[in-house]
Amino acid sequence: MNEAQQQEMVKILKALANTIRLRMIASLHEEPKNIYALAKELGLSYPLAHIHLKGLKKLGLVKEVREVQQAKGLPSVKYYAPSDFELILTPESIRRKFQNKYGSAKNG
Amino acid sequence: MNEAQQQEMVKILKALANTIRLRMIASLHEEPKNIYALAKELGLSYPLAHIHLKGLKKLGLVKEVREVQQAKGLPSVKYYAPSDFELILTPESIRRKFQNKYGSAKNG
DNA sequence: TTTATATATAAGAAATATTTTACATAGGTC
DNA sequence: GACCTATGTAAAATATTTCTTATATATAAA
Repeated sequence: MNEAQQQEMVKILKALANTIRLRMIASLHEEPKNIYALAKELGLSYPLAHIHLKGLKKLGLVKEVREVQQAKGLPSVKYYAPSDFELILTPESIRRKFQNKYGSAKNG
Repeated sequence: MNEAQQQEMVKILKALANTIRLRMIASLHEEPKNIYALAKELGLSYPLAHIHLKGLKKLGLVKEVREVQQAKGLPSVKYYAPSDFELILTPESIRRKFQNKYGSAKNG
C-alpha cells in the first residue's frame, strides 16, 4: 500500500475516532435525515453538526441520498445516509498496509 | 452498549488513527522487538516511541511478550508484540454500539 | 419587511494531541 | 569514572482538532 493510501486510511480512522461522528453515522443508518434534524436529535448546534457531517461526506463515509421539497414550499431539504463501508482492523491487516519497506525478513 | 464502552471504543479508534502507531503495530507484528529497536527502525526519538507504545499498551493493543538478558550482560530488554485484536467497522456495527436511546422507531 | 426553516462558511477561542528537550535510573564494559 | 545501551518520565513547545459565535444565502408565508 502506498503512502497516499495509508494517509487516506489514517484520515478515515480519525473521522471515526470521534463520539459525535459515530453517533451521526448510527443515527443516519437508523433513518436518513437532514443536518438540521440530526443536530436536534444529537443536541448539537447546527454549525457543529455541519462541520462534522461535512468531514464524513468528504471522506465518503456519508452520502446525500435525496433532496426533497417540503410541504408548503419551504426550502428543499437534503437527506443523508452512511455509505456502505466496511473497515476491518487486525494486527495482520495493519501489517499488510503499513509494513516497513525495509522489513526484517527480506529487503527490497 | 453503555457510555463507558463507547468511550473505550473511541479511545481505541483514536489510538489507531495515527501513522506512527499503525507503523508500530505493523512492525511488531512482523517481528516482536523492544522500544529502542522500534524507534530506530521507524526513525523516531526514543521518548516519542515510548509515549506512543505506552498508549498502545495501556489500551491493550500491544503487550510485552518476553524480557531477555542480552549477550554480555547488558540491561534486560523488553520485547513487545501486538495483541490479537479484531475491530470491524460498518454503519451497522456502529449503529449497534452508538444508537440513540430515543431513536426514531421505538422509544424506551 | 419580518418571520421561520434550512443551508453554508469564516474567524477565533478552547481543548487535545503530538513532539522535543531535558533529566533520571540501571547494568556492565573499558 | 566515563561510556554505551536500554529504560522511564516530566515539562514545555508546537500542532491539530474541536467548538462557539457571528455572518451570509435562499424560499416563501404572513
